[in-house]
Amino acid sequence: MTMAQGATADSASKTLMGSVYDRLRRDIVDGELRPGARLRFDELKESYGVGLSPLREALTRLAAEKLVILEQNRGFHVAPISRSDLNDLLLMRQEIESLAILRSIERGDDQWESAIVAAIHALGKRQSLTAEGHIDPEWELRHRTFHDSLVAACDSPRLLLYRQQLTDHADRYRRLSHHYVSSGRDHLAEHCALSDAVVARDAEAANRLIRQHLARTVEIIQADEDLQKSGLED
Amino acid sequence: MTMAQGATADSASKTLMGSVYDRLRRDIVDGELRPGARLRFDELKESYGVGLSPLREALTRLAAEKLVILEQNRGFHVAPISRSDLNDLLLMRQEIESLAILRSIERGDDQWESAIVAAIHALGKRQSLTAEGHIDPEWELRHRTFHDSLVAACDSPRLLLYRQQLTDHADRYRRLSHHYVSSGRDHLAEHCALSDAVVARDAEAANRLIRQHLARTVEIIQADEDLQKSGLED
DNA sequence: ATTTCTATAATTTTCGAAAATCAATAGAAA
DNA sequence: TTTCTATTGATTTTCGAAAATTATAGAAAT
Repeated sequence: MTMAQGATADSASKTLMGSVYDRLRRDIVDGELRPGARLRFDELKESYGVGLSPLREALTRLAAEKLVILEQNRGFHVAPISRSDLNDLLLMRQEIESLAILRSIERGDDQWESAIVAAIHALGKRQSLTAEGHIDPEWELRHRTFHDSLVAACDSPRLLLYRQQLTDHADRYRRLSHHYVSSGRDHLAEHCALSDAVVARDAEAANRLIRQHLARTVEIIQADEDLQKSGLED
Repeated sequence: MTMAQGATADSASKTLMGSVYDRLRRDIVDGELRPGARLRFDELKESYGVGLSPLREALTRLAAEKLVILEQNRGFHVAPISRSDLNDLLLMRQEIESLAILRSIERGDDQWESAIVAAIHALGKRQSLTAEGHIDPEWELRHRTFHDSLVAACDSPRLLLYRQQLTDHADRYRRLSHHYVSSGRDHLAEHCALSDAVVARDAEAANRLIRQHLARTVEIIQADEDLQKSGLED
């Protein structure tokens, strides 16, 4: 029994490649690993404490999701960020999210509705910023739970898979822009309006509101000059 | 210099994992590797003539695209097929293809139009079936080229990536259903109507026609009782 | 000074063996 | 006869070293 360095509790009873994939993904999405950064195996072996095989597999998987880039015999890099990529991401998110919500509206049952009402309620009970001005992790969790609840009835594995991948990319941009929450934006009002439209099965309004919601986040990120320093180009 | 068994000419100057990925993908999409088939490393090493590392990486990449399934410590399998999966695939294809075409209609220039006209012309010059009743590879190539030409101006890397992945899945179902071409269907008429609508920038008609086109293919596949034997369940 | 070539160093890619895990079977106990 | 446990066998997963490739630095030539 060599298996020991299980790091995060939940990585128990998982393959090494599985847990190193999770950790790499989180580090990239959290911005710990900077956009464009070179990923050398010697360093990765050091910092993640695993051998080549699970590392290469995890990176290959991340490359398929476009969170990292693989260049022939020249190694892996964290995917760069750019304005045009952010615009492309917004476009796809608007289409995929709205599609998932519209299908959920068509197919959702009472239990689906209840989960949304519960999620928006829980979200409203929590401030997005802590006393120190940082984003509250618990708020982030409830925020994700709320958005997930909206699409939970869409009944399409592929739609949910693509949505998940796009959300990862969006989260990365969002977290690279530190103060994305503190821009005087009324999150709760937006979320409530969205929740109301969905629960009322108002497809037209839900479609309009989710697209607006996603677009506003991107506007804030685009305006963040700090992000230039993270390597945002065209 | 150990590199030698480059199989298909184009795999030169490519990494081993890259070419074994290409070969595995083709074998799966072509139905050579049956749905649900177990992929044991001993056998794969034998038949593809490479070591474990490039094989595992290639399979990991294919797993991310859902062409193969990875189960913890229980190996890789070719992704199974099912009616519900085929329906899910159709749903996503209709959305993604129509979106790509509509964006191309908005953004395409004269050169884009010309390429479509050229592609539909080339497609019309070729019979889909050979004298022996098989699908003509040259027709398949022109068919793909035509459909690609329709979306060539959509200007969205993510949209094109997802479209490519969905097309791979669709091609697999289509090829598992041997006589998908020979069902008395008038391909050329459908393609011409689609081409005309797109070149005329008639978004409404193009949207309707592409969705119909995709749905008809699925109808034929669903009706193919041969496919039951390939493992099509719910 | 600039370029080109060669030798060296750094890094990725691949292989083969060791370790870990899962499936199957046989044997013991109920 | 059935159920449970231990052992064997088959297979995946992981490691560490070898091979191949790319990058770097210095020397020679223009």
